[in-house]
Amino acid sequence: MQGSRKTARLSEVAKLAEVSPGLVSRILNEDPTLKVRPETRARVLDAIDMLQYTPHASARALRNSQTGLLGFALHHVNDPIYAQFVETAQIAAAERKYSVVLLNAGELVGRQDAFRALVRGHRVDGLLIQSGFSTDGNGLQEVAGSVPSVVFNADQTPGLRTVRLDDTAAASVATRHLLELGHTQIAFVGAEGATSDRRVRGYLDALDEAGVAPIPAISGGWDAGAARAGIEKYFAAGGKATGLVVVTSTSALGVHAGVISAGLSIPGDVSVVSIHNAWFTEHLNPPLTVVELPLADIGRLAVDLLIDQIASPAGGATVLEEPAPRLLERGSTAAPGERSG
Amino acid sequence: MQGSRKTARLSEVAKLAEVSPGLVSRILNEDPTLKVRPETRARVLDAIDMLQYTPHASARALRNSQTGLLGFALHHVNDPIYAQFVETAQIAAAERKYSVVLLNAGELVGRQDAFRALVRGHRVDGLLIQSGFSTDGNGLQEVAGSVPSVVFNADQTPGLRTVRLDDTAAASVATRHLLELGHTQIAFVGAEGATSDRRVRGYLDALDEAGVAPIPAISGGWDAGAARAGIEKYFAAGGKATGLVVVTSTSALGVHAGVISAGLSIPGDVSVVSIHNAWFTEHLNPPLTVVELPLADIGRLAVDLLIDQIASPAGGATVLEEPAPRLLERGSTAAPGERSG
DNA sequence: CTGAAAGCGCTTACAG
DNA sequence: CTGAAAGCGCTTACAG
Repeated sequence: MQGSRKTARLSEVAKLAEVSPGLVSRILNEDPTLKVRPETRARVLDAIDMLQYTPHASARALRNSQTGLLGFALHHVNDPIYAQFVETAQIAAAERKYSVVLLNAGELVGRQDAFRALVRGHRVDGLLIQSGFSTDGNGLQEVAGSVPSVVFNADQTPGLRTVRLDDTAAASVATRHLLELGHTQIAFVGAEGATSDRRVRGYLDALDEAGVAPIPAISGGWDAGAARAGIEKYFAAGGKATGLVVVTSTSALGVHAGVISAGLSIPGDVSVVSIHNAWFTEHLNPPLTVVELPLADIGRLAVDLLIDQIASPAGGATVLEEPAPRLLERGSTAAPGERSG
Repeated sequence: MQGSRKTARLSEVAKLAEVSPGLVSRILNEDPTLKVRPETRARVLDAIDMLQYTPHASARALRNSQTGLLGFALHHVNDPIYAQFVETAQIAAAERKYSVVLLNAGELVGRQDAFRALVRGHRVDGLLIQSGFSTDGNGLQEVAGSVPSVVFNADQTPGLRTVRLDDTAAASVATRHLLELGHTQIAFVGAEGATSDRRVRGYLDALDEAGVAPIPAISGGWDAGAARAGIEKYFAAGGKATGLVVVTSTSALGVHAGVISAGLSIPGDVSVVSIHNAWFTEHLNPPLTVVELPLADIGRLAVDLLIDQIASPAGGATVLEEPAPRLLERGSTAAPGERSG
């Protein structure tokens, strides 16, 4: 709006301050070996201020071979659970002076050319890759191996830097809650991929510890619609579970709906507990009992680890165990004795 | 993994193909004025393939003063409604060879330095700014004025390129639905900002047309918690509405919970209809009647308009009226006669 | 039909 | 304590 005044270049700052461009650059970058007369420095700072000078990002990127860009490769931008993770990670990145580029995990792993343009074209300094779903596999290894990366939700893998939540412990907490209420017919409502597998393990561990036999898992999926269909089929086929541990709260909303549409009540006939607290869980009817995991913390942690990777790449696996999974007991779980049906 | 082989440069491709770097560049960029011998072109293409050459993004960006980056300034990355918008917009951008940088609208409009680094530093080619909330105002104008921008959800504003959905029509459809069911005590559950204001207008239009008097609006907010608190307060104070038009479905989930916790039933005592279809609405108990707006279409449209802005900036306002708002009638609305309380 | 050269805006050894 | 110069990897008039 201010006329057609273009943005200032470094050389114009130098001219205005009557110094060389190199000196301005060194002052801007706080070169520790530099000793300037305070008077000169003040003149340069004034000139920067006067011209509203801001370094040209592409020029810097070319010169430093660093873009200041972190790629986030997600399966769905709109996953209600990971939204919290993404938002925190974005903020953490901004604090560290990085910007975040939104990428499609599917496209990245599937399409050779998209991957090439991104990695070989030096578009980003590093990649935060969301894993743990069925659609992973093949490409992931290659992508993560050719640029500094952190793989979120993957099992420990040689050569990859992974980070994840304590899924096994979370599922155990959920399962123990149902056991303590007196349930003995407890089914796991699962999905595909490593993350679900880890949660199954936690469910089995807790049952084993209590000496209660597992019953066949119900196959759900990572979204409400798939989980609902799975549950409706299960009860239509005469399923006898009184307690359900659901792999994630998005699916639990579908389970919730499916139990009700099967003519059963929550928690009267069936108790439902799921993993992850999210904005909607407390507003359901009845409100959903969940096990909360530190999604915000791990968003920040993943970004920190990624920035470390950029400085010096290394393998390794981190499991965020603190704060521990926390049960938020709400209306969707109760003793099986209260069953009204 | 493939040893320490660095990515190839243009000059290496040229050397391998025994031509000049300029020629390789012209072939890569499909220079229309260029006539090469097919044989030479084939040699160059082979060399590109052999070296897996990909242009260096920063070098191109510096040379062309175009980053290929679009900034998306959102209020909340995790808004369940706009997630759909963001996902489609990201895909549309990728199809047009642009990448998307995730930005915080609050930070952008609030913090002077963040804005400067971004715009004056030539970090992005253009900005898609989410507006329509109470926290807008001041900074927005300045930001949108200094870089090619599209402002989503804003009212028509001189000098800004705006795009939005037909909020007024959507609210009218929702309100007419309740009128047709026979409701006469219909309240709007609103929030702050221009988007809510437009929906209020649609609600008032529909009532006016039917000759039904509006009743005082209920102040809710853009999230479930705030809306729930507003509703609980309303009914605790003896509110008499039998029909509620809720500004957005995220809030409607809170309204849903609030009506129930006030001891009323849906739709027996109170009918609830809201704006926007989202993943969770059909799984509520009872499922939520909503008016669907083309969120995916407008994500794509906004990106198209933004890319147009980059080519040649211009003001203007676009309202996406097609496909028209569509009522999805579900269990949360019924005739007031069915009231059981 | 193809090449040589300048330059996008920075940074950083190297001089002095 | 400060400056001159080269170079990051491209693209594009300008020659020939």
